[in-house]
Amino acid sequence: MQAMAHESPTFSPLYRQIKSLILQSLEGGEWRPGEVIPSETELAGRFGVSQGTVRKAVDELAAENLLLRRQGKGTYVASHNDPRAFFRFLRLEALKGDIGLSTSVPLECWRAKAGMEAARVLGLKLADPIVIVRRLLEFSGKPVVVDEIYLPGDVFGSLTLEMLKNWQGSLYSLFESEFGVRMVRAEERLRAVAADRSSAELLGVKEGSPLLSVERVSFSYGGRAVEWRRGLYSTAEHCYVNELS
Amino acid sequence: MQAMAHESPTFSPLYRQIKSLILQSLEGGEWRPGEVIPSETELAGRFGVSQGTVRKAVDELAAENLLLRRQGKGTYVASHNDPRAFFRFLRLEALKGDIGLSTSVPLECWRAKAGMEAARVLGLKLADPIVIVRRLLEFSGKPVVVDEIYLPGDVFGSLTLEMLKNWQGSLYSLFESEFGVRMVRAEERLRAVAADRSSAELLGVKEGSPLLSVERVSFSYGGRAVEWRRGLYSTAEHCYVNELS
DNA sequence: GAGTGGTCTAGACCACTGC
DNA sequence: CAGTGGTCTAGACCACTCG
Repeated sequence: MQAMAHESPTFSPLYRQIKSLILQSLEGGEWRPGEVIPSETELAGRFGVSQGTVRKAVDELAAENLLLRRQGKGTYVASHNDPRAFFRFLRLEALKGDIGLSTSVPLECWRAKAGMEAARVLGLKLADPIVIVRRLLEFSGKPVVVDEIYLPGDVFGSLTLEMLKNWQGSLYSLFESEFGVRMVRAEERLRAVAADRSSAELLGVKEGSPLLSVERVSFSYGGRAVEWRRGLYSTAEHCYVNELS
Repeated sequence: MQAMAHESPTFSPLYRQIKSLILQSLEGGEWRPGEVIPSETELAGRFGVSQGTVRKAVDELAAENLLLRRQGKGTYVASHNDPRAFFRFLRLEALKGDIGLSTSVPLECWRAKAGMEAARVLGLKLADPIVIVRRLLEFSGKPVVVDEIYLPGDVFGSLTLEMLKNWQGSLYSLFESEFGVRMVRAEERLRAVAADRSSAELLGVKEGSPLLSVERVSFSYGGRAVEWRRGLYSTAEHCYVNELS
C-alpha cells in the first residue's frame, strides 16, 4: 500500500485510501450497524500500513458519525438503534420546559409512481415506483409535526402501515433494521409557509397560520439519496435549533 | 509540560493543555485575526512538547474554525475579513438561480437599557447600557431579511449609524476590525411567524404572511455572549439551508 | 532553497473495559 | 490479566509557497 507520491494531480494520502477501503466494507455490509469492526492493529495488518495511518482514517469516519469509538472496547459501526444517535436528525426544542415524550403516529402508507420532482431528488426515472408515508409527530401528546415521506420503491417496496404502527423506535431505526438502509447525512431547506386546511387540522392550528416547512433529502453510504421528506412544524410551542460554527 | 498521569478524575491530555494555552493567546490578543501564528516547531519549542502534540492541539482549533491552516504558508487566526469565512453564518440560498449580490442597509442605531430578556441572554444586569441596530439585508436588490441586533454597550458603545453606512463588508468584519470582537460560534432558534405591519412593509410582503424568525445568540472567545439578534426572513424566493450529519 | 504544514512510521506507555 | 483505543515522541520524507 503506497501513497501516490510525485503525482500531484491525483495525489491522495494513504490514510484516505484506507478510509475508502473501510467505507467499502461498510457499504458492502461486511460489518453491520451496531457491530464492532476489527481493532486498529488488525486493520493495519490487513492493509499493510502502520496503526497510526489506520487511526487517522478511522478518526475521520468517526468525525462524520459513521463510526463510533469506545475506549477499551473497540470501534463500532454507528447505528440508529443506538439511543445516543436516536434524535440526531431532529433539531426540535420546546420553547419552555422539557420537550417531553415523543410519539410517531403513522397515518397513511401507499404506493405511487415518481413524479418529476421525486424522481430528480431520489435519482429515479419518471414513473419509477415509490412509497409515500404520512405521519404525525407528537410531543407530550400534542401534535407538532406532519411529515410526508417519499421513498424509492425498489428498496422500500414492502413497507406497510402495519409495520410502521407496530414499530417501537425511530423511523430511521426501522429503515436500518428492516431494510438495511442507514441514513448517514441529510440536507434540509427551511421556509415559512401558511398552513393548508388538512395540515392545520392535524396540527390543531388555524388554517393560514404560519408553519415551518422543512424539506429534507437524506443520503446513505456513498451519497445515495434514499429519502425525500417534507415536514410542516407547528412552532407555536417549539422551535428548530441550529448550531453555527 | 506533563500529562497528568495516574490521576484519573482530572486527567487532561497534554495536547488539550496546549490547546488551552493557544486559546489564551488568542483571547489575550497576542495574535490578531488574520495574522499568522508561530510555526508548529516554534510552538513545540516554546511549550516544551513534541511537534506532533502541538499539531493535535492546532488540529482541534482548526476544526472549530478558530484557526486556519494553509500548507506551505502557516497557520492563521481565523478572521471575518477573510472572504472564505465571509458568509459562514448566513445560511441562505435562492430557491431558483444564484443568490446574487448582497447588500446590508442600516436603518437605525440607538442606545437603550437592557430589558430582562436582553440582560439574561447577553449576561448583563438589568438596565445596563446596550446598543440596538436595525438593518435590512438585500439580495440582488430585493429585501429578504430584517434584522434587529442587540449588543452590549460596554463594548459597542461607540457604534453609530454612520459607521454602519460607511462600512464595506460584513457586520462581523466591522465588529472584528473596529471593536476587537470576533464571533466564534452561534446558536440559532427558528420559528415561523406572521409578518407584523412594519416588517411586512420593509420586506415587501403582505401583513400577516408567514416569515421565518431566526433568533441568534453569538459567542466570542471563551463562550462570552456578545450579540443577540432576531431576523425575519422572507422565504418567498429564498430558503434557509442546513446540513445534518 | 528554505520554511511551512501534511503524511507516515515505529515504538513506548497510559486509560478504560471486561473476563 | 489481556485487549482495546488514546497519548506522546522522534525522525524521515512529501507537498506547497515564496523569494
